Amino acid sequence: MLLNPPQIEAVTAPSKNILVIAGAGSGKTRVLVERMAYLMRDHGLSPHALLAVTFTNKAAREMRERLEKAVGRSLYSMWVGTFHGLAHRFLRTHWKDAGLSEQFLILDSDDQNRMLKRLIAANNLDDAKFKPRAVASFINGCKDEGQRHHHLQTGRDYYNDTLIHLYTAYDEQCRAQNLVDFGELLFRTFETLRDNQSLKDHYQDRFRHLLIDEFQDTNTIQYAWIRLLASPKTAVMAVGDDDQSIYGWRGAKIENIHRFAKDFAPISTIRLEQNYRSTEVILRAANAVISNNPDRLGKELWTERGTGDLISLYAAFNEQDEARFVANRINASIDQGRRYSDLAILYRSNAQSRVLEDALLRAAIPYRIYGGQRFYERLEIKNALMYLRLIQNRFDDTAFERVINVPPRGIGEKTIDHIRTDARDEGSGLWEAANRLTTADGLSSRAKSAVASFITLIETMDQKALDLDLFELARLVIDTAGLIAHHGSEKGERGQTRIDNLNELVSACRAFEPEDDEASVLLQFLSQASLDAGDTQADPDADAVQLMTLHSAKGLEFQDVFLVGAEEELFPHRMSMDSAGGLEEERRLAYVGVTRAMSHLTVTYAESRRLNGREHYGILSRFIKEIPEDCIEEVRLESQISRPFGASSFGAAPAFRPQRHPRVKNWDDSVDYGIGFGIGSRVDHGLFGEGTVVDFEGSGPQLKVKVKFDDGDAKWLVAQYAKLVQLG
DNA sequence: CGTGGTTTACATTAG
DNA sequence: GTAAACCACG
Repeated sequence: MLLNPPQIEAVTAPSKNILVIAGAGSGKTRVLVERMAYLMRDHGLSPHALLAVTFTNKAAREMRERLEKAVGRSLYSMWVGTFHGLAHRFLRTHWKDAGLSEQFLILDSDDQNRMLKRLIAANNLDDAKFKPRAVASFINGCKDEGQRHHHLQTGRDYYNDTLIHLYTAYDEQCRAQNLVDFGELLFRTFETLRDNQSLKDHYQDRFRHLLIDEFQDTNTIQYAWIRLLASPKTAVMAVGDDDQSIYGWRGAKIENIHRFAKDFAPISTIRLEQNYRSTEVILRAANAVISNNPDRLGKELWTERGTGDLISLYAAFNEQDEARFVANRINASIDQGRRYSDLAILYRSNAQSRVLEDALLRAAIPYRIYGGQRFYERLEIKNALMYLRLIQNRFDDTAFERVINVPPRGIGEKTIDHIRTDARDEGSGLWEAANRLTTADGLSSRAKSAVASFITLIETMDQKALDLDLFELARLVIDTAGLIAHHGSEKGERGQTRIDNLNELVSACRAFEPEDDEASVLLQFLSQASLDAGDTQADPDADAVQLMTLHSAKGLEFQDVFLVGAEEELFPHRMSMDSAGGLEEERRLAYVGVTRAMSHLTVTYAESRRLNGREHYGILSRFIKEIPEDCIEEVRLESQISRPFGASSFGAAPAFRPQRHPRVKNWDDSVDYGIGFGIGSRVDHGLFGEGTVVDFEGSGPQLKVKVKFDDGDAKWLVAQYAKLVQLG
């Protein structure tokens, strides 16, 4: 396909700073790739002179692959990757300048929480008042904003001072244990570049072009990082879409788009508004939803692809029904010639995937899940990795605590406490303390010998490691440490799954290709395991339905998309409602979701859903209500009959999902009728008392509701007259 | 004192 | 539904 005029303008623009405002599906990845290929081909620039950065591993991989295809050669050493990936690469190379140990390892959020938990306990703080997660988010927030503990103002209040104290202590621990968390990767890279003139000169000189994808998702430190790398001679191309900013919770600042125009002046702005992906119906829906957000840069997508199918809306009884419906629809699509890989199921939170998986499994539909419980974060994998970490780095207390008694080897809480206390008293790491205690007094002889044999186990494996390939070492660890036996003995299918995963880990080690021939392969593998979700594990090319969160779907496209769980409280998510701008961000997420679909979008929601172990009664997401009604048709599963959405008499009748008014804004007029009544709703009737809705039929004035009252009587009531009041 | 079974609190989104 | 916390037992 040929490029359109604004795309050509972006690709061949002169070497200066450019802001590309690119709507969903407007071919922005293509523009970035073509631009880089153009610079290499037509301007003879070396791949070394370019730096391209994105946010997700998947996007980075895709960009690299497309670029390699475009220029017809491997771009092995080119700086294309995620911010975290590139920062990591920088720190591995310049560890000395960054004040790190060569052996540093990455602390993921799980490890971070554990470390903070220990720290909170060690400081005799109440972990109900100082929740590890909250402290972690404070620390990460500071790092995102580029603030060290000494930048922070103390003396305001106890809570704040304690957080700052914990931040200080935490960074101290990280330093002592050669660990670097995700936020630190970015922050430390920034500081190292900032404070080291010759390094800065080197990189400013090297990179003639910086290309930043998803610019709207950059946070303060990432933005500062880009500014440092850009010299007056550097050309920066920032590509973004303010409507797709969905990482505010991670410190992303949409304002960076505005700041760019100022800080990198003079710039030229190019807008890409022609959408090549979706049908008119889908775009109209997306435009309508996003138009409810204030303060947009403003952008209307258009397409030449034609009207297209209506958006299907299915009101499921519960989440199982929702999953069955999706599975059914997938089979229908396949019958009509779609490939599985043309289809995607998108959801707001990872927890929703389980039920879907279940239904797909039952329907024998191949699928692939992205994200969620990451491979490298699974319990058994993490255990194995922690052994490897301890072999690599004896100072890693997180790893030490994790594996010292897994599998159980007679080292209980008391003994570990002993080691902890000794370590604190001597100001050493746990490993050294354990060594000391095997020869000192204080431990029972039983505990002593258990600790001694653990130390021997690690030392022996480390010695053998010298002559082993990575995968052989992994094999050795899971066998000799007894992980296979330990996890295998778990009851049910779980044991077998865990063994399978451990074997999978060995395969992953075997397949691992180190980037750097000089550095330790184990070190490189462990770093990769922290940075990469490991979701490339199973055959990425297999023809399978793609399951992922809305967040990880950004940048991707599919023929048919199923957007499931379109319910208030779930999407928009309840947790995001109380933060400033949270709802707007959720709406952008809805915009992202809708615009993933090329041909057909199916939206489903469940009237009843088990969430966090509790039954919830869902009402249709406001975002779906914001879609013009002539873009939607309501469908039912059994007969595959579809009806215009507004005229439906199926499913929840008007009292349950109030009738639509021609104008979207009027939707809420029906509120007093009780949005959210549904089967299972608790209601109060003036005469009969309280009860539960169990059935209904008819619509409009004819709507009848069957209520099972608490005294045991069930009655059919005409909703119009019954004056039911919803409870709870 | 350590282990294993049982109860209970807790649950977005990503690198 | 999961993993940490809890408790009774050996």
